Amino acid sequence: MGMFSKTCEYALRAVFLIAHRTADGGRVGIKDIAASIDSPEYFLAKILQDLSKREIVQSVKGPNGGFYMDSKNLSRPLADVVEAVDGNSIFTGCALGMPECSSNKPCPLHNNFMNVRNQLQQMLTSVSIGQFNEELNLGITHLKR
Amino acid sequence: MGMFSKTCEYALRAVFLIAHRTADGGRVGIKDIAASIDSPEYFLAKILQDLSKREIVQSVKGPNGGFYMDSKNLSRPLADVVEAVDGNSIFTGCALGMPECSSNKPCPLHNNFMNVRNQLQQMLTSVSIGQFNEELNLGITHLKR
DNA sequence: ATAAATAAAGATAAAAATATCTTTTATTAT
DNA sequence: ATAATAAAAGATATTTTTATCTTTATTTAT
Ligand code: FES
Ligand code: FES
Repeated sequence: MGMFSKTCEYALRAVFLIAHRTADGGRVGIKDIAASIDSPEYFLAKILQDLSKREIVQSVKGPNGGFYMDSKNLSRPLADVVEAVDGNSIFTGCALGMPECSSNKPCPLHNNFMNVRNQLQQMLTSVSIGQFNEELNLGITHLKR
Repeated sequence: MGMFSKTCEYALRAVFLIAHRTADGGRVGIKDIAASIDSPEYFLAKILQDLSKREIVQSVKGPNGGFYMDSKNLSRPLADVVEAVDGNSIFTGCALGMPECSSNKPCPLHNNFMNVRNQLQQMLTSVSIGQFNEELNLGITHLKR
């Protein structure tokens, strides 16, 4: 596995796709999303169900329904998606999995790790979900092989 | 979960502990290690079995046997442990889990993520397993709550 | 009102990660 | 040689993650 869980990877890709596809006010359905990001449809449905409850994305049922994001959603930091799915242990947890990370009782890697962990958090909080739309429009960046 | 798998977290803690405890040429047994780093004994045994095969740690059976590390082991970069356990996807994989990470067909997060990923790799390759012994000796750093 | 479309919810399954127990092999001390 | 010790290897179990299928509820269009 990489830095994030598979669930979180799909969530991030889906969120980028929805942001990209519904910036004009439209909706995008689960089948379409799954195909566009190469993810298992039913599994992704569960993930989006959850993101919808957590108000990271929005949805409407019925004909012409689907998922979308309003401008408030688009301006959220990407860190919100990661935290919603994987929790905050990646931002606050000990590198060696000790019950908590604190400089009171640091593990050997504490100082070195804090740098990396903080840079990850800084990066994810400083970018918004929506800011990648333009490059997606231009075909510079991609969400599937 | 944090940045590494649970297996990897235990591996890292165990490796630090073995390095610390056997710098004088002794051995340390699995029960002792497990107790010292707060890990499930049998599970850790499997992990160390594997690290032993991969020559990250060394071991001898029988009375006064146990695990240890020679000076060559001690000078290995910590990245070797992570890679042995979790593979190299954390160093080379796409943030969004696309089949490969490449600047030819980058995902939206590629540039931002590369920074973080490279800093993690840089950090883990620039520190050696053994270099944390002194602080462990001094009781400045810890391997269990 | 009715039918069609679509996400939500619920139930189940498969795979992978984590954990435990038992048996075997190698080493050491006597 | 024998017995004791400790890791290696093998087998099994549990939990979590990932994945799929079915049913229900909501919305829209007719
Ligand atoms: S205590 Fe381990 S990273 Fe802070
Ligand atoms: S392609 Fe996604 S991080 Fe490089």
